Amino acid sequence: MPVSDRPPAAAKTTTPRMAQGKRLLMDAAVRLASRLSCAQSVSLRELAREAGLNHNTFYRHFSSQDALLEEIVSDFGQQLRQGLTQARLTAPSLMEVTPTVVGWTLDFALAHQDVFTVAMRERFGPPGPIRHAIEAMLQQLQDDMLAELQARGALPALPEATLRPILAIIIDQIFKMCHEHIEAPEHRAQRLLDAKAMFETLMIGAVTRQAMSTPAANQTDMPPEKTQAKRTQ
Amino acid sequence: MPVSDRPPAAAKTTTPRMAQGKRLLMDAAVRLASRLSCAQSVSLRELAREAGLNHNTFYRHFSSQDALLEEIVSDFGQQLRQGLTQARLTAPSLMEVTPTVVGWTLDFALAHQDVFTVAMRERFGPPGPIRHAIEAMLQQLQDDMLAELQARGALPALPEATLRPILAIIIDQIFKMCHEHIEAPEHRAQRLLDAKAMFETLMIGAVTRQAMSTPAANQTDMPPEKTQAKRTQ
DNA sequence: TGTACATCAGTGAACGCGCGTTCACTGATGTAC
DNA sequence: TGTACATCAGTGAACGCGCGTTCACTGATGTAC
Repeated sequence: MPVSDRPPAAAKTTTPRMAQGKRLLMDAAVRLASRLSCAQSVSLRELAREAGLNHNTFYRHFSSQDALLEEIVSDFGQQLRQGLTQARLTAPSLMEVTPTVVGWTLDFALAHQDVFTVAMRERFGPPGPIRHAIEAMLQQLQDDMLAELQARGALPALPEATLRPILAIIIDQIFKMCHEHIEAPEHRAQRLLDAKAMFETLMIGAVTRQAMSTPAANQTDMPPEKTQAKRTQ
Repeated sequence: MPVSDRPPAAAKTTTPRMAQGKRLLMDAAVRLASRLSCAQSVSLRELAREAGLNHNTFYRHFSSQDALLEEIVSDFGQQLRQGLTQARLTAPSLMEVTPTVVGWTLDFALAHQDVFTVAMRERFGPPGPIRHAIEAMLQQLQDDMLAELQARGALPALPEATLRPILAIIIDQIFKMCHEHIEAPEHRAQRLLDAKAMFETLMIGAVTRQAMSTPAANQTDMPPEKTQAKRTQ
């Protein structure tokens, strides 16, 4: 018995008029996968049951489980990127960029626990389309972060080759923090402080380390030969 | 047809005289799980087939899949801890501690690809005995690292509460590096440099950040009231 | 040293069940004229 | 505006298969006396 209510004008995603069943299947997949050990072990029958559909409807919308998961990840990535860009812009002052952005991220993770959990797990899964989609998303997050924080003047003047590995660490750690936050959301304030400390430690460390290796252009007037000795090993 | 060769006097693990079939099952499980999306999706029949045993032999040695995985993780953790402790002691000089330890870890990861891969995946799996075993192992690694690096004088004089989050980041990143190394082992030298840069950035950052927040005891003679302003936000 | 017995590792048949996938079908929606 | 037809979302029966688990069994190893 096909249901004939029109789907709401704008669904959760940007895709125009996504079929109702498709949306139901994607949501059900995320819900189930977050409870299981991995997304691939959700059975098609179980999925259809969770979505309230016939077990064959899956084949109408997806060619494989991987295709389903890929679409879930790309949807999730779009929302995350947009939200982060917005959060970076709305931070009232430079000092509040980190708390604002991390705060928004923690809240977003809590509001989208299931898909966050799934993404966290699949990230280290076997190489394939899903892992690739997650890695592409993380790379985009890093690109956005670099460009937008630089635009706000929130990053020290360091070469991109120095900044990128640091941003990668920050992204990794914030994701891990989100994962912990989902399981224990009562320490939100402490997490914001921890994130700020991590951000500062890395940035101050990178700036100081650069100053130590090329001090000629900076505050000291030690001859460069002497200070270069510090760089050995 | 029971095989009657005696098992080698000392098996891969410390457990005295582990039954041959048990060893075969544990090795097979690691091999299979590393190929699949997650350890839990290895079927008992598949496992027995891979181990070359009857599908019922599993029940002779393990009460559940979780029990099997727990034993695998604890075995792995023991080897990793011992090797790391050894590597820290054998580093010829202070400057070479990081390259020695990270180098040993990368080689170990490569030599134990499968179990490394499985541990990496299960770490963010659903809460339960396996994840707990992995978290306990990581905590022990952090404890060892703190105690042994401090004993060698390889850490700056910072409070434990400052050092521990930094060690956690380093452990996370080295694990991630091992994961990448398994898939692209040709960049070993670069990885050692990257690890050293990360270690230095974090340590220098932590020391500098502390110096900035409590400068009274240090090089400047600014009145503390003034410098404390730097700590706000 | 020999014997009797318990324990242990491994075997093979049998069971009922949920699974993925196929097929032919229904009814609603969209489009060409 | 109406009609005819194609496309699309969803249905339900049927299939063969691999699965986890149980059971009663075999033969080797270890131990008490």
